[in-house]
Amino acid sequence: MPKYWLLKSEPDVFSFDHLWKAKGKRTLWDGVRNYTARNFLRDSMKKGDGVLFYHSNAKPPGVAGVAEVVREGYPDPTQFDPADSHHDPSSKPEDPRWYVVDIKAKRRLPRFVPLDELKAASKLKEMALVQRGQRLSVQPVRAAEWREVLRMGGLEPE
DNA sequence: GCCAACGTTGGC
DNA sequence: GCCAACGTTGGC
Repeated sequence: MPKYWLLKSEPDVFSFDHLWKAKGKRTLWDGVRNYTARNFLRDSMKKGDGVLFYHSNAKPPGVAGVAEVVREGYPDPTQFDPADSHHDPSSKPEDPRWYVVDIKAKRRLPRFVPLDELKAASKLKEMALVQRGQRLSVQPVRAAEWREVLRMGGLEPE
């Protein structure tokens, strides 16, 4: 059973277009510094899982594209790099605190799906993203929610 | 730019 | 272990 996820990114920093144009359309999802999100990255996200690529802090915010997990959790290299803004001096290589997965862009959404439409969709009332105060940058997505977001974005569910 | 919500830190 | 202070997220 494939699972589904939503990853947030600020498009000014790294947008779905950046991923689309990256070498191999791939990147490592680095810089996550929240334990709940870390646990998903390290323990739960599996190769082949679907990813909704969400633009946060954007005008407007919303889902821009579809990606998939192509490499499962491994230590985030930025935590050990003193020159990186995500450096964590208290994390040791023999016991890494932070993890990444690799994702690959899969499909552009014919239609960007803005947050206000997600909030208005009756089938998405329970989606984590639209819950009050939800800030988690890595969120699980239910299969029915995945299908609905793709449909709203103009894609036939695979 | 504002600020509510949330997670983390650190004194006790 | 509590909880106030602080920093961050992210919509508006």
